[in-house]
Order: sequence, then structure tokens, then C-alpha cells
Amino acid sequence: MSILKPKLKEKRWKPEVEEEIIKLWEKEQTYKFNEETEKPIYSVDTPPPYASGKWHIGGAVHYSQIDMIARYRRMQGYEVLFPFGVDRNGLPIEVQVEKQYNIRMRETPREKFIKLCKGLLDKYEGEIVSLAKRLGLSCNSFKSEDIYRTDSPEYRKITQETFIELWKKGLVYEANRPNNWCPVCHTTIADAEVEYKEVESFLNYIKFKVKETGEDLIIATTRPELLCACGCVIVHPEDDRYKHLHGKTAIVPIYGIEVPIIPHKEANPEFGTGAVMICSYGDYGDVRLFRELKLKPTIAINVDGKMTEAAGKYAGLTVQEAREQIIKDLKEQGLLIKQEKIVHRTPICWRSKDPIEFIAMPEYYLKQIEFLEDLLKIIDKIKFYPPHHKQLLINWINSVTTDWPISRRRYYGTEIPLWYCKECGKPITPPPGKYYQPWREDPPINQCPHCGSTKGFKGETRTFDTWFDSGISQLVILKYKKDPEFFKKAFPCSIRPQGKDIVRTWLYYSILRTYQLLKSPAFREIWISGMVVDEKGEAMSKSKGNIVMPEPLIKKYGVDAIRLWGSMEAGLGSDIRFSEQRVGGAYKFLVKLWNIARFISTFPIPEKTPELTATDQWILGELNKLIREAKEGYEKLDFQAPATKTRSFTWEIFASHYIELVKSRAYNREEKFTEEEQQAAWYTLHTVLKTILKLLAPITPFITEKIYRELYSPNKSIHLEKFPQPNPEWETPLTEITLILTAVNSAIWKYKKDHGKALRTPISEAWIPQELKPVEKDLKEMHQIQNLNYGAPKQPQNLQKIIITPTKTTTQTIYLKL
RNA sequence: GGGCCCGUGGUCUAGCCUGGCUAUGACGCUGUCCUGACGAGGCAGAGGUCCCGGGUUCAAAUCCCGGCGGGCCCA
Repeated sequence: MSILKPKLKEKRWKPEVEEEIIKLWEKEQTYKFNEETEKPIYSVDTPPPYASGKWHIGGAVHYSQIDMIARYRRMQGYEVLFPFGVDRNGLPIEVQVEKQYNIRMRETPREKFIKLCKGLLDKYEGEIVSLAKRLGLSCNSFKSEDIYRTDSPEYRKITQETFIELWKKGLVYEANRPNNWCPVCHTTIADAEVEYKEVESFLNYIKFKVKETGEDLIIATTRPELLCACGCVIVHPEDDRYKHLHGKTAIVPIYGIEVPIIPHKEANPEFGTGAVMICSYGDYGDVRLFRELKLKPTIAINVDGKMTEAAGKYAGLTVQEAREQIIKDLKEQGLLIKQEKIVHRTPICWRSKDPIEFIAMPEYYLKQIEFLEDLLKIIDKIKFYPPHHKQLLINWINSVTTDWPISRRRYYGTEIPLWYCKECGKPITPPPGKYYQPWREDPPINQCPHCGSTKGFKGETRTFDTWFDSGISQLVILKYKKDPEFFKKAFPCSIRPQGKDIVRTWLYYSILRTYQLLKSPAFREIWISGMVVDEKGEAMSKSKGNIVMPEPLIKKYGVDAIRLWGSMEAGLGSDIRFSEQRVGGAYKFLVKLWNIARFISTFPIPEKTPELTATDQWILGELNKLIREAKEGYEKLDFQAPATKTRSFTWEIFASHYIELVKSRAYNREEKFTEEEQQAAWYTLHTVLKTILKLLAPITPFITEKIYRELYSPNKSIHLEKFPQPNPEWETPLTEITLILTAVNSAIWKYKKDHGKALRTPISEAWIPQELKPVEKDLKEMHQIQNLNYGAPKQPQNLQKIIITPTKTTTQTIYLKL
């Protein structure tokens, strides 16, 4: 009798092993992109994480799911372009630097400020890259020189080049119009960058006078500090309370300004008193009405968020201070009737979280309104995963009403490549092909092409909105403007994977930018995932203090457990609720898988395919079903079904029933089986295991790689293997017995347990359903049945009768005797 | 005010598009078993008005209408 010992020594899967595997991948350059490839290219536009903080568990899950897409496509035979990039431009890092060093950007020399930004960015980038590696992302390379950065001279050069192109096409213009202004970041921001926050504030009822009649007119407002900028009062045309005032004049308290009372349907009779004061730049509606009614705006708030001279005695106060002061004054003068507490949504800056103001500044705009129709058409050519999330993008496109302000009065961003002639003041663009910094260098020409002056130029100091550069990542990774031949071959980008939170920004801008440059859809596929929320179902945020960091979980359970948990937890597009307990549950399966492999590793792999027994054919038939189901999920780029179905097959069918059935045969210690039969068990055990490993490889890349290398392929990664296909030779009607077989096994185990017997205890007599005849030999050994019969016994008196229910609607009867 | 998604045992989730068997699975819970890989196991079990109301249908978790509740986005 040969001594069989498991090849896998460890009794359980250890998360530390993952780190060795990462080193192996690095050494072998497993995921390197081969540009000369004959295979079709599949390009993944990995979201370049913003280098201003670490990833929480949500980031970890999100990126590992994107990795599953890359891994699945690679196993399907694509040459996968899966770059890693880092987004480093714009507001977020600047805000961070101001906080960290307690400085103000405008009071700091630009060179110095940029240096501080770079330093902090490098630190965060390092942390993010090492976590990305630890998560097992199969990016082509994590070498510093291979990572792209949106603030590198090469990237910025391309950003500027695309701007020059759009400028020449006449798609950029400058306009002085009120816009979202963050007084803290000191810059204009786009609608897409505006967030809303529920704020509790007072609705103040303020007494105006009607000039013609002398009567009081009560106005309700949340912004009394804007009284000085009041341009008119509107009332609803059908509002009977005010019909007699149409066309009359109202006198603004404190300032004594006379303004018209205008009937307008924007006034909501239900809100406040039904009479609304319209102030220049109060909110969107105010801005719109001022334009519509051709009123002359009064600028009440300056760029620092302080009141201007127009506010009279309140000049110089902040908005908040002015509001408090004016309320106090109104109260003293008996002009404040009452105050109501209300909760309303206030627009805030997405980065600094401060309330935004509407302030008119000259800014550059990129035309987008005239492209919206085309965008709606072009996205029909893109496949969405999951399909219903396409609606998120359609909704946003339909709600865009103004062009995109792209200039930012900030330091750390891609510079707008423009100079202005000192003589005529007209802007000039430099030739493309170089990275320009107009705030610190002269243009490449010395004579103004407009007026011929040689007096020199003044450089533009503003930068681009950060979405202006991240919105071309899909072009940059395909070597746009760098390698035209490759670009032609690879464009459009195969897939844009991203979270649903940045549909209106990154996704929308990417599609717009690509369409404007190339008149083509940017992507073939778009994959939009949900977010990871905390145990209570709420979004994670620093202010709530409910952020879960991945590192301790990685240490305890390993990355594979987190990845498996993330896939099993919810279908694609749904939010995933964090639960450490469930991560632990995923880890238990990995231990199970490890031990299954450990058991199987006891047996050699037969060199020739032996004649298979019915039991073997049965499990291969079941395996075939699993392959089909898993593939179906993978095709939807939704990993929930592959993860849960493979898990349940592995644990509940393969381990619990097949392995138990063939243990005797595989060991064959008493030589009750032929050598061929024994080899058939070995062959089948290995075949099933190998297939399970491949089915799980995209989801749990570490444990599958480890087992695969130990057992089957020391030198070639499982991740370079082909994804399993259903095998027609494995089709068998034997899968029809699965439910009966598992029910009979369970019944026998329970019977023995009920009688306090060990599972090895012999059964002297058993009567079971006829269907199980094909697996008779294994079944007898498994349960130690001495006298096995089929159907119903003639003399059932001495036997225990047990009714089993293989399906919910069918029952069968078996008879047992110990 | 509008759009999208969602509502299934204590908790989370599948099924819904394409209606049909006693509703899937996990975690937790209860009981029990040291069986040749696995006690971070095995086995067994309890636990559900499929949010509510109406309609279509022989038949509804599933389709339609109307509510209620939650989330996200927009105005």
C-alpha cells in the first residue's frame, strides 16, 4: 500500500501568502502589456485615483472589481491594456495643502505652493500605489515610470494640445457671467462640481412698503443680507392677494431702493407669503430671472465672500456676519415680522464644502449645449453594464443648461496655454507639441500675429478645471497624439469602469471631450458600479466618522476574502453594505477551498485519461452546468453569480457529496476497486479542482494562483490560462440524480446521527431509489452498506422507513437498518 | 416638483425583464457530531403576511395602476 500524503502542507489558507504571490507576479511580469500582440486589444480605462488620501474599503472593493473585468478578459484571450494612473491636478490637493500647512494659496508664492502640492501628492500616491498592488490588481505595471500622472509634463502637454484644437475650432469663448463661485477656494466651479447639503436656517419675514399705496408688503427670504441687491419683487399672476399690486413699486427696507412688483409664475404662492424678492446672484433662479427681466445686477458679494460697498454699512462683513447684523437691525426697526426655522438645500463646493455664491467673473467656457443632442445619440452605440445605469447619464445630459466654465483661478493644474499681447490685448495660442507654463515663461513667438506689436506678452495665470484633463484619460492611455498607429488600432477604448457617483463628471466629460475631438464614442462599454456603504446603509464619509479602512481586514482575512465578499454581496450596480462578519464568512470559504485542494493534492494526476465511472461522469456533468452559469454572470461583468454559484457547487456538491463518495476509491486501501477506477477518481478530482480554480481566478487571484502553481503548473500563472468552456463530452443525463443522491446521503447521515452512530458504522440493509444504481459501488463504500437494494422491500417491518424530498414536490422513500 | 433605483425570515441578498412547483443563498441563531482534507469544521433544525391596496390572469414576489417607506441624482 502506497503512502499518500498531501502535497499542500499548510492546514489553512494564510493571507500572508498573498504577498509572496505579488512578488512572483512582479518578477514574472505576468500582466505586462505586449504592444506587438496578435491578440485583440482590450483596454481598461482604470479610474486614476485622486492622490489626496487613502482608499477606504469602498475603494478597495471598487478597484478589485475592475480588476476582475481585466482578469476575465485576459483569460478570454484578449491582450489587456490595464494601466495604472494617478489624478493629481486641481482643487482637491490645493485645499489639502492649505489645510495641512495652514497657508492660503494666494498669499504663497506660486512656485512654493506647487512644490508643496507635489510633495503631498507624492506621499499619497505612494500609499495608493502600494495598496493597489496589495489588492492584487493586475495592472500592466506598477513601476513608477509606467504609471501615468495627469500632472506630468507629457499629460499636460496633451491636455493643452486638445485645448488648442478646440480653441481653433471656435469651441472656447470667454464670458463674464455669474457662476458658481467658491469664496474659500477662490475660484469658479462648474455645475457638476456643486453639491447640495441640507441646512437649517431661518426664513425671515421682512416688511417692505408699497410706494403707491403705502401698504406693507411682507416678503419671506432666507438671504436678508442681499436686500441691497434686490432687483424686483415677484408674485404669482393668479395670486389674488397681490393682483392689485401688479406694476406697482416696492420700497426695500434699510436701503430705500425702489423696485418693481412683477407678476411671474416662478413665484410660489405656497411658499412664505407668496411674494418673493429677486436679488442679483441669489441663486440659479435669481440669475435666470435677472437675465429674463433684463434687470441691472448689483454686486453685493465680492470674491472673498464679503459684502461690497453696495451693502452700505455691512460692507466688509462676511455673508454670515452681514446676515446676523441685518436681522438684528431689522428687528430693532420693527421690520422683521417673524422668523421660521426651515431646512433647505444649499449649494456647496464639492471640495471645501463651503456654501457657494453666484459671482460674475470673466471665465473661459467650452461649448457643450450644442453637442447634447449628438451625445444622446452617440451613447446608444455604447453597451452599459448594468443596462439601467445608462439612465444616470441620460438624466445628466438632459439637465445640462449652460456651457462648461473650464478656467480655474488656481495654481496646481494644467495651465491654460494662452498669452495676451501687451499692445492689443488679444489672446494668442502657441503651436501644439510642448508643455507650456504661461505664468512663468514667454510664448514661443515675439511678434503679435494680430497687431504686429513686439512689445511682448502677458501670460495667462489660470489653470483648467481638473475634469478637463481627467476627461481625456481614455485617449492618453491609448497613446493619443503620441503613437498614431497604436491609437488607430486601439481606439475606441474598450471599457470605462467607474462608480455611479461620477457619472455627471468624469463619464460625461470624457464622452463630451472625445466627441468634440474625434466625433466618435469614447468607449465600447461602460461599467458602472454602486458604492460601498457602512453597516447601516449610509455613505462613508470623514465627517460622519464611519469610514472603514481596508488594511486591518487585509491582515486578518486577506485580499481574496475581501474580493470574494465584495462580489458575493450584491449584484452589479447595487450598493454594497459593509460587514466584517461577512468578510469573515468569505474567508471561511477560502479555508474550505484550501482544504479541498489539500485533500486532492494527496493523489497523483493520472497521465492518461482513464475510463470514468458514473459517479465521475455525474460530477463532471454538474461542473459543466456550473461553467455555464458562471460564464453567464461574467459576460454581464457581474461577479455575484459566478462567486456564489461556484462557492455553493464547490462546498455543497463537490466537497460534501462527490469527495465523500470517492474517498474510498481514491485511497483504495482495501483494493476493492480496480486501478482504473481509482485513477478515474484521481483524474476527476483534479479536473474539477482545476476548473473551479479557473472559474474563481478573476475573483480570488491569490489562492487560485497558489494552488494552481503547487499542483499543476509551477511555472505558468493560472491567470494566463484560458477561461473554462462547457465541455460537450461532459454532458450527461446523470445530473438528474443530483437531488436524489444528495437527499439520500443526507438521510443516511441523519439516520446514523439520530442513532448516535459514527458515520463509519455499517448499515446492514438499505433500500434506496432505483436512480442511484449507477453510483452503487461508491455509495456502498461511502456509507458502509452491506446489503444494498432498490425500490421497496417485501418485508419492511424490520427496517426504518424514511421519507425524503429531493425536490419540494416529490417524495421518495428509503429503508435502512443498522 | 421631476428622474432613477430599491422594499423578500433577526440582518443582508437571489429570483422580477421572459407569471406556474411548498421563494434562493449567506451571516446569525438552536441542537448535535472530535467522521481518513477542513472544529476558522460536519450534519440537522427553527425562522418569511415576498411594504400596503386594487387590477389583469386558471395562476402574481414577478405584469399594470395607486399608495406608503428608503436611497441616490436633478430642479
